[in-house]
Amino acid sequence: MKYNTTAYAILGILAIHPHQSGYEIRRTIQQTVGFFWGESYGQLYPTLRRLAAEALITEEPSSSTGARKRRAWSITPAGRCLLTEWLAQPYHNDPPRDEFLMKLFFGIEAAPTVSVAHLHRFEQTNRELLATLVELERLARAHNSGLPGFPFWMLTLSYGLAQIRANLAWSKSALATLHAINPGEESISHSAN
Amino acid sequence: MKYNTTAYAILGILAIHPHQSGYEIRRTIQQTVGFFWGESYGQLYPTLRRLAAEALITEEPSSSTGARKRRAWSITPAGRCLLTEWLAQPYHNDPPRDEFLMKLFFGIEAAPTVSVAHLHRFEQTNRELLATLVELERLARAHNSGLPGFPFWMLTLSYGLAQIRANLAWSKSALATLHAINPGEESISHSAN
DNA sequence: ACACACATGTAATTGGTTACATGATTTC
DNA sequence: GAAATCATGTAACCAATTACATGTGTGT
Repeated sequence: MKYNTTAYAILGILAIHPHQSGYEIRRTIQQTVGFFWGESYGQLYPTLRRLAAEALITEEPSSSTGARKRRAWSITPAGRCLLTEWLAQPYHNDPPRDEFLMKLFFGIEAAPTVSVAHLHRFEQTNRELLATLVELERLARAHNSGLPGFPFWMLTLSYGLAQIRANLAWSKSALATLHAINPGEESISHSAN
Repeated sequence: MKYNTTAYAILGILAIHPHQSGYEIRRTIQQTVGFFWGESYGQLYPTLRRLAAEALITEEPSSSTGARKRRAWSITPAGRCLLTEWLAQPYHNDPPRDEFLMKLFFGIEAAPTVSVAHLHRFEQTNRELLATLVELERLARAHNSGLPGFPFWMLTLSYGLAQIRANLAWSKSALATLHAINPGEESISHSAN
């Protein structure tokens, strides 16, 4: 059997926090690893079914009934075993495709304001993400600092923070460079982006 | 008509360096924007055909004949116009899925050496990439510094260098953290990864 | 003659998003 | 009883990779 990464994401999330519904799993993913991982329902629910069919997760008994009732899941020993196995395999990231950098690379083919607008949006996005991660760190320290996984969570968080700070420092200098190339355009729209 | 990003990548590459074959376009992409963009033949050749059918690129006449002869392409005015239009649109990056960070996040579920091994590989990959980008910068400064797109190319390059340096600084401290949590395991295999 | 780099292309598969359809529960 | 949020699921679509099949030109 071969599983996609979504399967392991589900197993991992249920390993550190069991008894969650598909909806909750997705929200947990967004709130904890959302800055480097995303899942859609279209991927999540079918994978959940498959994991259940292979007894890697089990459905918890529920009081309510009905077609669209909440269904809570937990990881089984077999699921935990598979997760551990997967973790030990070398990671594999597919080659990045960064449209922002692509548009910047071809910047000379566009009007001078275009690249500046992209950079402003990049800067803004990173500022917002920085605030999110700082808040996430505060919450994690307050509520999860005793849990065994905590040091690893902090590692990914500090990675995110380091990236964002590098991004912000770079975008500042990049904007300065563009301004030097094309002076006197400072009052141009942020609204284009 | 809607085009995928591959189409714009091709248009952009042909805009700055015309008269290239599919094979050459791919190699150019690898050598210039390879650290943030990749293209496979399975995507490249069909897109090339489509762009030609819509007169956004044209085939240059060729001396040789045969089933597998070299076919060189150049961008048309219509293609350049479309590229410029696309550049002005807000960029869109789909949510990242970083398996390395995912495995690190779930690190507590694995043997202590596992995360250390992942980090070593991460460090090694980044060291190699750093060397590649430093060399790329040297070559670009030597051969392309007079070209109009040069400042934009340097912008993406300095982005890449900033990322890599942040990665290396972070991975060093991350390894120190893991070592503090789990001392006395320093002689463990790199070979696991 | 052989190897290697150059070169074109397709078929099968996968991994994933988006949009849609629907229902349950809570809160005002 | 309306609105918001919680909740499950499917169908259509798409972008992209991988593996494969094949051929050409150059240098040793």
